Amino acid sequence: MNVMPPLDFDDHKTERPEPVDLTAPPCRNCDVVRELAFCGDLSTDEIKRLASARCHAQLPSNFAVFREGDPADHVYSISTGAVKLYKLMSDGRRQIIGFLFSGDMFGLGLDGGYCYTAETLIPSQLCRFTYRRLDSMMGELPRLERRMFTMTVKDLVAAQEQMLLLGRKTAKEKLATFLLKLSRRAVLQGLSPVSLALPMSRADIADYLGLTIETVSRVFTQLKREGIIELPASGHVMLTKEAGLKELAEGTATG
Amino acid sequence: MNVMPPLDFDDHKTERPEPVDLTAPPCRNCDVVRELAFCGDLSTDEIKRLASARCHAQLPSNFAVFREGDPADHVYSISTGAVKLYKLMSDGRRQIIGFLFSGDMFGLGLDGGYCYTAETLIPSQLCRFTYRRLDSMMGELPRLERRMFTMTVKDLVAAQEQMLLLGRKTAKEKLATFLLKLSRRAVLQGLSPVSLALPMSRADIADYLGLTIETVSRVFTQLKREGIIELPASGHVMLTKEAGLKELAEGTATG
DNA sequence: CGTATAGTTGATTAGTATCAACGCTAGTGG
DNA sequence: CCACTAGCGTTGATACTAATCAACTATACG
Repeated sequence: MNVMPPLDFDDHKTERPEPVDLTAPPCRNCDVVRELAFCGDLSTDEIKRLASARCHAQLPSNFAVFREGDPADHVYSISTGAVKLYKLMSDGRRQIIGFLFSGDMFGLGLDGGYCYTAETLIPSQLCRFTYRRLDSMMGELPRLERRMFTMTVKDLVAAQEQMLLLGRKTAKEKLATFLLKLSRRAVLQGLSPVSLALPMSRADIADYLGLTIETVSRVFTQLKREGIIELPASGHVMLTKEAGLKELAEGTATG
Repeated sequence: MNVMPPLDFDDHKTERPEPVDLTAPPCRNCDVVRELAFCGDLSTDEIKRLASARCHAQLPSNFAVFREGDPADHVYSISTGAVKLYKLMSDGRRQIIGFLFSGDMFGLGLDGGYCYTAETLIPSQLCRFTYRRLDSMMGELPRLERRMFTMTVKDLVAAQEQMLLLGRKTAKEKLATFLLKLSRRAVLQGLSPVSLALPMSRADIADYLGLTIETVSRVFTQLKREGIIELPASGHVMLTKEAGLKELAEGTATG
């Protein structure tokens, strides 16, 4: 866990006339990301206004963007990279709330501080807005607010799905569900649904699924033995029997 | 699980001039509920417009308002009563996503159907809006949209808190956290934080906390033996040592 | 008052955590 | 270029929490 000092977002530079190439995808993202991101269905003009309020930063791996309890003054969007969000208990137990990728937004919460820590998994380019400015812009750009609302509803639906996983699924079902979710996400990003990158460690996966490192490792090997996945290299999985994985995830597997 | 046919909301009657007493709290709720509900910070005029789109129904206990997968065409608000939301797996395993009370809203989801079943715990008066009308009204009443957005963010924060509970807390910590949450909610409603009504069954509590009925029962008796709670009658708890409960909930209890 | 349902308690089991050892991989420095 | 080290991941042995199975009790309802 890197506790690097500032490594500032280019906040201060927003006053200078920032070149905004409106023919290029906004937020320096590719089209796929724009499709997903919260600047998604805005008009060119609206994006121009939004762009004037944003600032970027290229952050290294394992960089804490903010911590649980920090004053919640910014909202973030991932241009490229991957981020994990987690909550800690006083004795160190950790629950990862979500893994986020290009186009995902984070940092919304109640007044009085972020309710989770956000940390990069890999070097990531983030884009951020002060909450104040975003708030006033939402008043002026209804489609922006609507978009953020819709994204929040999606997050909520995903969180409810995860509650079912955490409360009622077995270790094997949990891991199968997790891999399928990663696969679906990869498709959205235009990547292969079969050959997946796993930018997170076993410890991260364990803390996301409510398991221990050892159990995650054992289930990985079990799935490998059953020919459902392959582990070609560290940080990669291949889903060789997606159907089997789906049965496992839903708890309909025979045996 | 009552599968009563319609027991209609008064949808059809919305055309008749509905008497809207604007000096009285809207949605036939008390002030406390108005404070919490999503009509919360609207002006009198805005409430008038909103009221024209709503319809009510008084529903009995254990009534399924809608089921997971049903076309998601309405959004609901609880005037009085209590509702549980849950997801089912094909083999019957169930996860309760939330217990809702006066002022709470539910029914938002993705296109294509509700992602959970909603069922009353006790006789409840609900107030509902077609999604279509609410959607168009959000365009006209920015404060309505903002309010619903804010409530959704709160739901998301609560869901994240619940993930920590489901993934990382012990049975005792889970129950302690649950009781404290109920207590805080009671305070918001102007009720005692110590003497609580438990409108839900042990099975419901178990499915909310990711436990079995037996474990919930055992932990209740354990807490009773330790003098932390009392169980004066079925459907009621008294929190006799809130401090002890808080320590348990956070996992900071000694021993 | 009798029955059905909800809740409690006990005995045993199962799944996952914990503790421990070991292997692999990547980065470091000689 | 290769040995060394640190951290990550895997595997094994054992422990423990909560689930399961079963019996019993209390409560609500007709």
